[in-house]
Amino acid sequence: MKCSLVWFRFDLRLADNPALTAAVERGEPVIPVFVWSPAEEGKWVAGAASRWWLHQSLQSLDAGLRRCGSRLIVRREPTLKTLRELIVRTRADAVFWNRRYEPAIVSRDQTIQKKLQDSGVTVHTFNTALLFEPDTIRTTAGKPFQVFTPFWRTCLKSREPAAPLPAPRRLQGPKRWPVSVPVTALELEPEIDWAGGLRTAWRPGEPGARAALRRFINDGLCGYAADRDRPDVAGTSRLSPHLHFGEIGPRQVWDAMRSGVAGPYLRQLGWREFAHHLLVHFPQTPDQPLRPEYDRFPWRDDGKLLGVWQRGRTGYPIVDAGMRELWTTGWMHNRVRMIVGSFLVKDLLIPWQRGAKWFWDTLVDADLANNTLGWQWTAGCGADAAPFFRLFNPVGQGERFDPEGAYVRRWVPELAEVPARWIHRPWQAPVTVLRDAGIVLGKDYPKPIVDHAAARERALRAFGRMRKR
DNA sequence: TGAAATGTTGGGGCG
DNA sequence: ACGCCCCAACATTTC
Repeated sequence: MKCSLVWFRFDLRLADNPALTAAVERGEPVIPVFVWSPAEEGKWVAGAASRWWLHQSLQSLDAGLRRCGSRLIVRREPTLKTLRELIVRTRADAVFWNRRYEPAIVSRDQTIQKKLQDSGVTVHTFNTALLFEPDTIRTTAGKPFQVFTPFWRTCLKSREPAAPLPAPRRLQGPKRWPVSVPVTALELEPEIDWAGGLRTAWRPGEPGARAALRRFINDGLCGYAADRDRPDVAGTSRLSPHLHFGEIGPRQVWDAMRSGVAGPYLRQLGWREFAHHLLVHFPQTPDQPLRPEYDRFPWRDDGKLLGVWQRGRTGYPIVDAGMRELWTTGWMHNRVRMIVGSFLVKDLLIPWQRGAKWFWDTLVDADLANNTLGWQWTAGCGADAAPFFRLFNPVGQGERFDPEGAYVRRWVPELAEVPARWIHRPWQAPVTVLRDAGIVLGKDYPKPIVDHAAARERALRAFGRMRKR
């Protein structure tokens, strides 16, 4: 008897999973497989927060498969060897998977596909991570886009994304299941349990993803355009980690949002598409600025200041609130990501790659395409990026987008009693105000590590020097 | 998906 | 009634 392997990666769901559906439709028994392969991911191995999420998501996927009469076979790398061994043991003659777009993974997968085909196994790959396949979107000159708006306009003019596929109801298993290790054997969870904040904030897995989408469509979508920039209001979808791990697919989101008010949100999905488009066409950008002149930028790679930023001790409340939200929950509001990013790159002149690395390790939604786009945008060195001289004022941004200071109070509790008028600039508050709030600056909460006005001038001078050289 | 500096306009107080 | 100044509000330029 023949059978089909379905190799799960960042598509940890049963619904709208074309690889799984195609395998089921083939009619032979289906063996779902996950292979943990950190050494094959190149420089960008899942960080600690992502590994925590992956652990939960794999268990959820296994539970979902068991409800369909199946189960998840979990193994460790090397992937090709593992797949071959499973093929021999189960007499599988076809392997199905959904494509990934990270440069190291693309080349690994091509090798695996070729070697499997050379040994007589059929390979079927699918796109389910993106609404539009990166190769199919081109300028009229046939080149990749480097500006978002024409890119997205071209996407919207091209063929409408396919309707999402239903989840299979039952999966036929083999007579004998191959050996699997328990998910815990992958040692994805931290040894010291620091993940309490993550557990409170998230419900990884396909059912949690679906619930998050429902909640957003019912409560959030109408106010999205108005609230999406407000970290003190739960105005965003919080779908990013679910999308990254493929617990829900962009087609499902697209399909669920056919109402007219969805435009501004779907545009954000457009940025996700654009990020993957750029990563595919400019594979060096996770490490290298797209605009090469930024290699000559006079950065100040100060490890001590980097540590202060990472721990949320800069003395700028909106920056510190963001960094602590990230550390506690594995996530940060996008507006605040731009603010802390601008602060690291422009106020501290620390290379954007340090920020990207920190986000990579601490975000549950760490995604190579999105993270790369975000940091190159912030640093001004990417495609369609914010110009370098567009500096965020951390006080002004705080007052504009967290006017009552509720976001700061939540994540920087030592400032909880500071009145709204001073909460984004406590160093300017009268001594009596600070005394009444029960804090001593420099002791309970740091004084600003740099003076923003001076830092701004310094950044503009550095930018000028880069351009002159 | 910036912010500061600089320029312009117009209303109102006041001699 | 008139001119002058001040300043807020808004627009434009610059980095």
